[in-house]
Amino acid sequence: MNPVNAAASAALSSGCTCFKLRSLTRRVTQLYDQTLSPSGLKVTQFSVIARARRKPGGAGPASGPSSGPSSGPTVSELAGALFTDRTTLTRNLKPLVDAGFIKVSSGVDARSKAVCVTPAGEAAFQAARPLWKQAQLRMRSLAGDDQLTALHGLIEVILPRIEDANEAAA
Amino acid sequence: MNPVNAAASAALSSGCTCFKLRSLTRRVTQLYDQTLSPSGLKVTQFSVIARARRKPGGAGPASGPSSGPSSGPTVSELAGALFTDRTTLTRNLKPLVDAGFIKVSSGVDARSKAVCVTPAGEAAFQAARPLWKQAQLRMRSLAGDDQLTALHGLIEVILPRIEDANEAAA
DNA sequence: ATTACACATGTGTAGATGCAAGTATAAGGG
DNA sequence: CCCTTATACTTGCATCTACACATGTGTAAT
Repeated sequence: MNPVNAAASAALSSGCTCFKLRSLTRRVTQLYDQTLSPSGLKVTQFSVIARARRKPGGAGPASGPSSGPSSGPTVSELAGALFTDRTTLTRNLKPLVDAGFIKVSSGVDARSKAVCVTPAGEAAFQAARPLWKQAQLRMRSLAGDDQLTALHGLIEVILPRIEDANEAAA
Repeated sequence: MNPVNAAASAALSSGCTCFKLRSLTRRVTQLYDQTLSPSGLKVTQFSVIARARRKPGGAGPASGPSSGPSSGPTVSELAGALFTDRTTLTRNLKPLVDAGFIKVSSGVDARSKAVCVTPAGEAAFQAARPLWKQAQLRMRSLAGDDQLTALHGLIEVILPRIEDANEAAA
């Protein structure tokens, strides 16, 4: 085996990137879910509400019954912001709607639907937020300041490239 | 706000580590699954077979109830090696058993069971391996050599710490 | 032998994930 | 007005994930 092949083998022998990422993500998710458990929200649900909150509307005071509370993001917009498949978000919304934390109403366009956080959802989010911060701090103390920062940086760089690659393939 | 609090806020404002990790992992998993699709294996299944192929005892510490000479690892051993919940592995084995790629037989101890890769499973693995290498190379070219190496290094460091934390909590 | 505890695994329930296919609506061309 | 195409969302299917609980088994103390 020549040096070039040896180097390539060494690089690959470092293990499956996908497996390692999945392993770490499972454990980290466990950590967050366990910390969030008193709030009744899982980290996935927390992320959905957190993102849906950012678009206005939701729990706003009655500003006119004319067009209804149509100011949340659409399902597709929200899915894009969460880097999830549209159909996955549809499923993930169901337990939140059942719990009364999210309301899905018809948008201006009869095709699209607006995702709004209800007052109960906002309350659940506020209750979960300190727990989430606690999980963030726990994660930071376990990983170490520099390493966590480095991890965030790597994700910020790599994720868009995978996104672009998937777009190009589609 | 004093400088310390400002720094802490800035650190936290960088976003939810769990969310970012999950986002990246979803996309990377998609990349691997799509590349592996001609083989009929998903990356999770590929990982299960790849690990079960390594016959028991040899590499691992002699601590666990290492099963018989010719059989595979036990369900718990395999779950530990894969960083998955034991019950999750039970579910994940089912489609592989149904496909004839894995055989679960009784171990020496009537309690434990041995997970073995069948000849069909070995064939499927061999068919998938070049596709997996292709996905690895694609991943490396997208992330960049140095960044992928850095990512692997971070995971190697952080994952054990989360593991230890979970052990200590249990 | 009985009891008690530790160990190995499976099941019920519930959620997360995404591909293929289906339904409904909007927009544009004839 | 009808037809075609693009858009937005949902459903069927399969898999992945894990906590709480249940079952069966080995081992040691009484």
